[in-house]
Amino acid sequence: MDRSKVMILPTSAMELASDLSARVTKQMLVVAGNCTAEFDGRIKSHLDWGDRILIVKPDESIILHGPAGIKPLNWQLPGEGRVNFLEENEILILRTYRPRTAEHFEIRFREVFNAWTYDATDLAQMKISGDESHFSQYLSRHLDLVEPGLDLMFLEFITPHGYIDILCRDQEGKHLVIELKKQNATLSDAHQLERYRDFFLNKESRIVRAMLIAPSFSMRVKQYLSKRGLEAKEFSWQDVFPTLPEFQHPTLDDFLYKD
Amino acid sequence: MDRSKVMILPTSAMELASDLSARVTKQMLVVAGNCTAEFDGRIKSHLDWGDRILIVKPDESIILHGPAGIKPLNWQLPGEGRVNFLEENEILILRTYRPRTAEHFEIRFREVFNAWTYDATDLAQMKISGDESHFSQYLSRHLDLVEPGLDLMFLEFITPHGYIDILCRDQEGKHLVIELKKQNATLSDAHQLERYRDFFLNKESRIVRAMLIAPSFSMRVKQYLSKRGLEAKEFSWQDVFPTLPEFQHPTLDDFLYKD
DNA sequence: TATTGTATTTCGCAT
DNA sequence: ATGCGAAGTACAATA
Repeated sequence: MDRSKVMILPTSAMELASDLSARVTKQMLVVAGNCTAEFDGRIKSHLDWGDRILIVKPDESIILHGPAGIKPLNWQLPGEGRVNFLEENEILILRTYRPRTAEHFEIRFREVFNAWTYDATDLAQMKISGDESHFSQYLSRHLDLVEPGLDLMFLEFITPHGYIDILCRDQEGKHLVIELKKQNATLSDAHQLERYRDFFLNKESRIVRAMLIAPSFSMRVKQYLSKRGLEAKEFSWQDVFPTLPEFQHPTLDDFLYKD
Repeated sequence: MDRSKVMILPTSAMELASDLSARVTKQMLVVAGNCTAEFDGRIKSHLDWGDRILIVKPDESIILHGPAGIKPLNWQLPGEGRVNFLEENEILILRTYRPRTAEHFEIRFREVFNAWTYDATDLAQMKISGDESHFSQYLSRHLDLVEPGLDLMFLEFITPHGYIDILCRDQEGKHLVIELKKQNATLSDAHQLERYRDFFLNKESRIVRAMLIAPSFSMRVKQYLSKRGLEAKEFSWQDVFPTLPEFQHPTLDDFLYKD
């Protein structure tokens, strides 16, 4: 336990402007204080004085957080614009300009509570399981969970209208298009499914079933689907998707081929 | 310039667990160090050891950032689960459980570089102009920018298929449905527009024009539209939308009724 | 509370 | 580079 990585900076605007300028793109920068923020680009935003915390990463991404909520108040994507620190009338200013999008971003601190920098290395890669692609791969190997007698034809079947999650054949030999959603089904999802179905109707003059699988459906979506002969299947992903009681750094294969 | 708001904490796991526990939900907490993170809920994620910065806000939102990129590695939404700090074998642990979604979140620090807390008040409200709703309201008052002789009929016209951004009448008296997008048009947008048009065809047996306005269209979307008699209008929002050279805290009215 | 739609969406992946 | 769809999307507005 040591602080060797951390450099606590003086909080005067002039010193900070110089210290931060020397460290930007090299270290993580953290500044807490009272500031305003202006963004002018795809949108215009103005934020009056308030207590916030600023993080500037070595890749020049910028994140400004207030005391509530999970989304930053303002931000900048990595590599979008060079970060400049300067001082004017005791105000510490962070200013960027993004050439690509012609956007300006400026943060002005009239008071700094705490400022420090540190070196950070993080080689770890996030391991994730349970996203939509896992869901569809799992379900494609357990089609009996959808209905008995289904035979898988294609995963990620390509059409001019996009990718069909699962294409299979039912007990009567009819094609079945399955569109999977991990979240509540939306009208847009229903339209997507409809496009896929219509693709087969138009291009192959073939009658196909089409089914939207999602954890829940609003009334409006249900009606839209049923009115067009599209099927809706409520499928609580949490109930069906296998839960690993302890996280064991599973690979995708572990995940898919485990029973 | 003072640090009166800031409390620098000792970095030993045991002391931190106690200090942070005492301050959580009361102050902003900031901890930088080397940690792992596990999330088990809607998805499972595992993150191996790495240098990261943790922010815990008084509303119990949690944000964990690595040294790159703008999105947090892991997070927790405000009010979703009580935040607990504890110490085990010199490891500082943040642990939450969310009853509502049955989700677990755990961060383990084996080393803490810097830890501190502060009081933050931020009463400012973000003032934004230039989002989609401003765009549509502005355009509804300047329909000549779309084509000459248009008369506004409805803004946000409700149909069973959703809201039509702008409904107007053209020089020949035909209805024109306008769907606006601030970003590139997608197939889903085109399909949405098609359904609005079909709504009028089916329900009112009325021929209507339908136009998708967006800054850009992919070839696929263009073809989809033209094949169905739907119109595409490229409309660089940045060129047309009035730019306020200095941000003057405009109200929506200032914005709309200003010439 | 549930639903709906926007977002400076961001991000990854495939073409 | 561009296009496309998912996201532990988050978030606000609305019914």
